[in-house]
Amino acid sequence: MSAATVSRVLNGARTVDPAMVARVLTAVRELGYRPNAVARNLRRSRTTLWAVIISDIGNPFFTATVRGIEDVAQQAGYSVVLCNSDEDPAKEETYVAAALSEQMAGVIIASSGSAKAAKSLLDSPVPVVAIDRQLPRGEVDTVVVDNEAGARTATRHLLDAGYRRIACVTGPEGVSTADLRLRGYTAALSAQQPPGEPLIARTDFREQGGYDAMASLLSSPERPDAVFVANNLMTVGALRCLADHEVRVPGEMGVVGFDEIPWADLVRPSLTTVAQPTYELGRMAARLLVDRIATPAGRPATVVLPAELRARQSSAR
Amino acid sequence: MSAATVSRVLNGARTVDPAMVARVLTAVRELGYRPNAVARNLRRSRTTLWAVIISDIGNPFFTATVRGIEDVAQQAGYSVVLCNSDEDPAKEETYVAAALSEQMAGVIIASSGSAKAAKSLLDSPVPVVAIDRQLPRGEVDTVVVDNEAGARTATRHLLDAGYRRIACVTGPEGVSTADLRLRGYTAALSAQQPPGEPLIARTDFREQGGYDAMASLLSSPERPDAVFVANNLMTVGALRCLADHEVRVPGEMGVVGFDEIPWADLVRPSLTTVAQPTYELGRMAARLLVDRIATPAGRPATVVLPAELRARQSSAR
DNA sequence: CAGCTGCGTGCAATCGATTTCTGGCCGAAA
DNA sequence: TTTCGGCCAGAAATCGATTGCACGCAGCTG
Repeated sequence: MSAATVSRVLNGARTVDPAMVARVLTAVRELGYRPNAVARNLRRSRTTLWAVIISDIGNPFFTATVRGIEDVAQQAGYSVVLCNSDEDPAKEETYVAAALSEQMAGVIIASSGSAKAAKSLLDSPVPVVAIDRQLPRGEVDTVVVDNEAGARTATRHLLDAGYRRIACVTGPEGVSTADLRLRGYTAALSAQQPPGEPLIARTDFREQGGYDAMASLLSSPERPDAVFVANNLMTVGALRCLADHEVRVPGEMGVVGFDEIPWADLVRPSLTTVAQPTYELGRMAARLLVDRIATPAGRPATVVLPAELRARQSSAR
Repeated sequence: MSAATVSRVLNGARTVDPAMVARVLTAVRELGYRPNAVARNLRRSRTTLWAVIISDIGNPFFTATVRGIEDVAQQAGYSVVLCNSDEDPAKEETYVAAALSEQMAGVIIASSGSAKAAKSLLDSPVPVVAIDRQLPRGEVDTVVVDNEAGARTATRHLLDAGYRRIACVTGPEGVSTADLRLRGYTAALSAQQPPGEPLIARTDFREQGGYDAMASLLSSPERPDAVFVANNLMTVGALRCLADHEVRVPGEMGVVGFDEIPWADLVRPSLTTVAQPTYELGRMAARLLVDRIATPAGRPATVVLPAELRARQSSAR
């Protein structure tokens, strides 16, 4: 029989004789035949793969988000391939280029800030959803949490607890989460009477960065009595630094971290965090992508999810 | 000019006139031309993608391993796409099928135990490396740690610390890491004079499983005074259970967990673990895969890396 | 019984890049 | 001047599956 018939059987065309269908299926089973997806993709000029490009695979925030994406993707018939840019714009560009060359059906990206990668995506026809962070100059579907409000709440919480000299450790300039969380922090300070004076340390979004930033805050002339750390990995670094310097938390230093940490309630003192609805964020992003694939045109949506303060011991003076 | 010429330029053939090369390159830049990798892969019948199939993306062990894989892959000119089976054999089978259909250049897999997925891989010509866990009935390159020795050391460490009634929480039967770690535990017990009596709880390799297993151990008539937990996520669950039941660690219950945890030294009491060389494990697996792609035939290698006890407070009576 | 409809199958074009083959042109050697 | 290589560019085949089109056959209608 012809390849055409086999193809029709395997793709569920109903114009095939049932006897023929049976013959094809047994032959497929016996031969262990597996259609070549590369050829299929070429002919159909579409694929069933999504590229999910995240900036740190070691960050529980992203892994939880990916779970949400995966669950929706599976249901919609897509497979998710995960790409870890490790906050490295060059790696991000490599992965974006691969995703475009491979004609992926869609891309979900937490940008590490590469304008070049963003431009490639925007210039291409591939549907894109940005998560966690705004895509540089990108008019695309976006799912983020309300970073500014979350940071404001966290900072106000420290003020309410009686801390007076509150520092902020945040991420790289130009990364939207870093900038917005900083803005929320400063907003909370200046809402005070009298306005609090900001004390800011910028670093990368990684553990070592948090450690170093905390160390420099500790040795600064205006040593703070509390710190708001704008991401979970930096918070771990800060905590480690405080432990190394034998600074008592929360007695000598109140701590609130952005992003929930799976073991926040297991450490002593337990850690106050600003929790994000990670799984829901992933689901939402995946749903937007499904919609965008169905309807390529149309105004991009931006979904803002709430962040929620989880007050624990590290911020209780 | 013809497509053939463009192809030659882009693939670095040296039989092209320099003037022509320049024309092609400027045209490529101006048009934003990007070769269709799907078509290229079809024609060449090979790709530059590796599928890395892991069983839990939320487990720091795997994410650290992936980092090692990625670094070697990038250097060798491959891109890594990560697939998360979430310990679900059905998902694993889906991803294996996708990897084979997509003609991936190689597969690195931490099996969740699906015999079907293993068979598909073994029947196919695609180069495979198993990590962390043996592939069911699979004669393939494998990188593991010395699970039995690690478990034996951990158990002996508890015995040496003076604990007398030591339980083991391990993973599903048939998953090699679960079985070997259990074997190391029983070996250490029976090496005692008089031999210790094993007390075993089997569950899945997840946090909730660890919690439940610990809870049942606590209420057992032969309540243990120490526990060896065979994986990091289950250890977290066990710790949470102990905290909920207000069991003092290490006073009332000594704890050692297999797998390092990034914050093992931040919790109080800090956690004794059996650390694995995760990054190195990933690098090794990737190197084996590169070799296997170059030399498809030949006897599969098995690399066993050492695990190392990190004694901290949770096991100090 | 001619003609029409519809079903099931095969033929052949197609996707876009790579690669082998072919041929034109030029220079060098006889 | 002729012939032979060598070099370079284009023509065409190729990868494997999908899909529009055509054809043959059966059943039905007028």
